[in-house]
Amino acid sequence: MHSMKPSLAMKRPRPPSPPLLSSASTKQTSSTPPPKSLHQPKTPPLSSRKPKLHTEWVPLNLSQSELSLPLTFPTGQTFRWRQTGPLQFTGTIGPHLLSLKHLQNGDVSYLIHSSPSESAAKLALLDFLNVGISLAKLWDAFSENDSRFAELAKYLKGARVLRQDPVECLIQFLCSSNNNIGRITKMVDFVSSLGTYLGSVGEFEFHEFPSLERLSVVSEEELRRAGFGYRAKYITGTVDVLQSKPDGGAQWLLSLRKLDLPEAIDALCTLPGVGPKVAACIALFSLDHHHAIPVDTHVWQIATKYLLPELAGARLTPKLCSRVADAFVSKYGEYAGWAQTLLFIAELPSQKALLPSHFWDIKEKKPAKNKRR
DNA sequence: CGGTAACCTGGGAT
DNA sequence: AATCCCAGGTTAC
Repeated sequence: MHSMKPSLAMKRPRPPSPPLLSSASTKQTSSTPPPKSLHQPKTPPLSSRKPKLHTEWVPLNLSQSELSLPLTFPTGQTFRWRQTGPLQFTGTIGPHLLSLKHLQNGDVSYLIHSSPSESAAKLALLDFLNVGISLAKLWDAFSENDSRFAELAKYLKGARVLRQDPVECLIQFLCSSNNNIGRITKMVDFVSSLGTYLGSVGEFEFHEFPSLERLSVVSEEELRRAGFGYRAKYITGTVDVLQSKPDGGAQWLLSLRKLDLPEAIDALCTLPGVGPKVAACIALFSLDHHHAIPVDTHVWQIATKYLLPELAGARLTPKLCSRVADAFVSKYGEYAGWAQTLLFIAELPSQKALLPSHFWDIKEKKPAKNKRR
């Protein structure tokens, strides 16, 4: 009674042709052209289709020291934005598709490519950028207690913490566990492609992040086939739990903004695939918990080098994890997560290469990674 | 309760 | 070329 060839069955609701993670594992039935479709006139309808939209750059009242796009978008807070120009990044905020770029003087301006409402887009953008928080003031305070921070801050101005949508943030970081940036980005891209198509900029297509309802139609097996590995069940499991919340999962997540950090973390950790680190990412990057500290291997390195030298050489266990977080909070205070963000970025190989050598040649620790049984 | 092995996958190092 | 190791961890013993 059941078809033995599921790949030939054609009853799919109509998944908007998700991009493939691995080129090898997926074969479309036959006649479908594999990857890119060059014959879809979706590239630049901006002027012809939407004459009402003012597709022009609008300055934001934000200097480079308040927002550096290269230090904010491609540094691991979000995997959804793409670089579409030398100093330009493009992504979506809710139903709005827009680009940000630095002007000659470093100031940031934005361009709305597609949006149901320009005024709503601007409000969403300001909210997303956390513009109410002065980075310069925070960093002055951090610098007073930490000369190394002060020095790094000179070179890495404008590394800002975004205020993302919690569902979007959660799903992204579910993909991040024990994974690398490149593959995380591909996974997030796959999930994103389930959302409404909003437009293309350069070579990239952009979709609104799919609702929980849309996400709930994806099976664990589909995700596995798409290359998610064991994270497939994290996604489906978490979506299921969220869907079971009385007021809806999105609302439930938003309500965590009103809780204290420990309670928010505990709540997040009830979701499958969410542990302390992912929970802290969600708390910091989407739930206004500015002193949440995502303790990953990088932060662990930082902490053992500069904050808790007595722990050098130890393994990163959950308990030590919270101890690291506490150390950051005692040192940097209420906005410790924002300090951690800068220190984390300074550890990224891409940024490290740009810093004067005296920052990182302090003493290359001998790996000593003998995890022999 | 605190400490360790699996867990998917792909790219880079050995 | 075959393995090993690792990547912004979490879960199950």
